[in-house]
Amino acid sequence: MVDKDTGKAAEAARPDGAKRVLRQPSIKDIARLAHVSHPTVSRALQNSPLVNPRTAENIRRIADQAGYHASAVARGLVTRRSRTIGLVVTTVADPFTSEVFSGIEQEAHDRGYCVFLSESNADPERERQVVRTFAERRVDGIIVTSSRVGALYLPLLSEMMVPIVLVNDQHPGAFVHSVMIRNLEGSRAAASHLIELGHRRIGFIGDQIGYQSDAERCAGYREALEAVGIPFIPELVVQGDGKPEAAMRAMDQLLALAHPPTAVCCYNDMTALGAMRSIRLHGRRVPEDISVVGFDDLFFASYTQPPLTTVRQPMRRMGQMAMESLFNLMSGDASEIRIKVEAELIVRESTARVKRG
Amino acid sequence: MVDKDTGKAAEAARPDGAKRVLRQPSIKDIARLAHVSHPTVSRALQNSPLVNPRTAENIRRIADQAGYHASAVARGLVTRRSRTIGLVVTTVADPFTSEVFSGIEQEAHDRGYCVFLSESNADPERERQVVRTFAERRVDGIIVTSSRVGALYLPLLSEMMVPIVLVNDQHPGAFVHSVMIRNLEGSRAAASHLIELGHRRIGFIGDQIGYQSDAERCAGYREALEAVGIPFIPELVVQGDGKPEAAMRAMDQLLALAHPPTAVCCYNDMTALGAMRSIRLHGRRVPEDISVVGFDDLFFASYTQPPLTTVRQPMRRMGQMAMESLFNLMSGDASEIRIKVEAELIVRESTARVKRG
DNA sequence: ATCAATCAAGAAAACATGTACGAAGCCGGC
DNA sequence: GCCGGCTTCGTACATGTTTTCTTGATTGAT
Repeated sequence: MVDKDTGKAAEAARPDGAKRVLRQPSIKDIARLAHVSHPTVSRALQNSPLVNPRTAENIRRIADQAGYHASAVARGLVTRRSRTIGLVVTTVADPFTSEVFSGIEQEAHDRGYCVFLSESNADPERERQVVRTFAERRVDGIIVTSSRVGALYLPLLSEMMVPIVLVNDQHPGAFVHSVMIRNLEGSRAAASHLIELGHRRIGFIGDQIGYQSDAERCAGYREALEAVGIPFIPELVVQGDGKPEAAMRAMDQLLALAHPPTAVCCYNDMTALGAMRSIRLHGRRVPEDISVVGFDDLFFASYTQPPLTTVRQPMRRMGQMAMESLFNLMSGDASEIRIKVEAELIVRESTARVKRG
Repeated sequence: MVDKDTGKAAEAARPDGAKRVLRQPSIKDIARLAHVSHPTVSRALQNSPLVNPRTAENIRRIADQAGYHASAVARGLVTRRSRTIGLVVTTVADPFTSEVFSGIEQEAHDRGYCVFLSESNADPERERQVVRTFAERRVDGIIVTSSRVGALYLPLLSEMMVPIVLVNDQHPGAFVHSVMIRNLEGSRAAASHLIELGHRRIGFIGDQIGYQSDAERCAGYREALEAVGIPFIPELVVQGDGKPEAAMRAMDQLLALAHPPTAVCCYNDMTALGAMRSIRLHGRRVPEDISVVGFDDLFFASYTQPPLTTVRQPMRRMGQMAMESLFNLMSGDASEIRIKVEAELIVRESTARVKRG
């Protein structure tokens, strides 16, 4: 009788019949193999005290040996939690987002969460699609970096009933939960640094117009100038798009001026990369002829020639903070989260005293 | 009577009672609202011809207005497909993986798939964990980049019964499905380029020992030397770890030799970044004193000073190919996939004729 | 020896969806 | 008028878990 039972059970768990040739073992298969009911298997696998230690151990052994992995999708259906979060970024090609992701993923993994990553490519329509698929997949929470359509998330929030936190939101701060870098202070520190080095004619290469962080960083630059009475000259601020290519053209513009700047504040390090290349292509040197300062402190900032003076964002840490905040929100904490993180000026060798006073 | 019905249905869909305060509407809620059964709603939403166009339209309108999103988790339970794939990378901090991911995600998104991204940090134990959680979440397929534990996936493959494709696998090619760059040919082209420029004493800065692509790239370098009768000198090959920091130390080593090389082949662009910095720190110039060539052609390669000569990997494309291959496998195609993609030498300005020939 | 109490495990329901099957209703043909 | 077929929809079941409720068995106390 025992032989017959085990025989039947084994066949049921790994049926060799033509009917259902491939299927991962289910909890019922394990139950049959262990001669118990499937709720008992469930309890045994989550170390419930409601099951005899000996049978529990036996069940665990059998499950392990059968290569059983409890289905998170079935579990999610009943528990109403997927232990999954969604992250939407404009593009992961920018090292900034990579770093933020890395912080998020580490924190999520440590707590047994998995993260969906999707790119929006700065296309609002696609961003909408992505969030919709996240909604269908019943993610427990959402993090969005550098979104331009922050406003989109207000109605979605109530409709999906899922917490959302924004990192460096580009939408004029209507949204509730966010972790943001202190753009203004950081940028002001960068410009002040240039001023201390004797520069009076300082350019600014921004991001596309309308972005929140572009506006704030430009405001910081402007505040620094005004603090020491240097007039703000509109033609010294030009637009890029946060990438080196456009930054080159922007810098070309500045260099074509009758009186080009002796220093430039760049929206970010990618922009600085393009600016420095443009400067060299025009036969000028960094920092001897023109000083350059970036923003972000990406990994390559120490390895450019010359190494880049920049404003550091603790990107990994910001990702972690966003994830921690999301965990708080997911566990029912209703308080508003608006974290502002300090930016730190890192002086390297792309900035120097202005040439002739 | 009609009033009563709609009243009841509305209350059921958005219950204001204290009992179940927050819950996304289910298909049954929509069914009640539309005065049909829930299978009819299901059919209407997937445009089944089995439902009257007028009722279908009505159902879609009601569902839309109720903010209904069909639960992918419940659907996944019955269809046995999650429309989800898992990607495990060592780290997303390396721009190489970012680009590969981008290609994968685009392709996946276009077909309605979502992708889980997890970092292994080159820790085999963590890689195991990640794959285990992917198994629990019932992903339809898995892609792994630069895995060092390729062998791990053979038993897992049969256990999970899910297709797996490896990108640039670091394990001596035991695994079935893969897309790989032609390391040997690419590296040989790089070294040959240096030889054509008159270099005879050429160094090689590799990755950690034991990596497949390190071995292959080193072999390519060696083949190029031997093809023209240049003796292979062991002390000219040193180890890095694929990152700039270690590459600096490796380059320091080469520069400390009695006869330092006049050119170096680097395992990848990140390594080249460190090598170039080391060279400058030693008061030498690139390429006047020492030529440098990288591998990958990351975004910053055009923006280093001087712009980096390197071997291009079509990273985005490789990601797309991996995803396409995975789709083929998931749709039941059993044929073995072993794609080798061509590497292309990109000559920029970090390489020049040797000084005194 | 009987009863309450404790422990272990099973039965059933619930989660939200897809699908096979069958049953109305309606039409045309005989 | 009855039958067969088509359209349209509802009923019933399946998917793999967790959880609540219940039951059976064992123990200890009186």
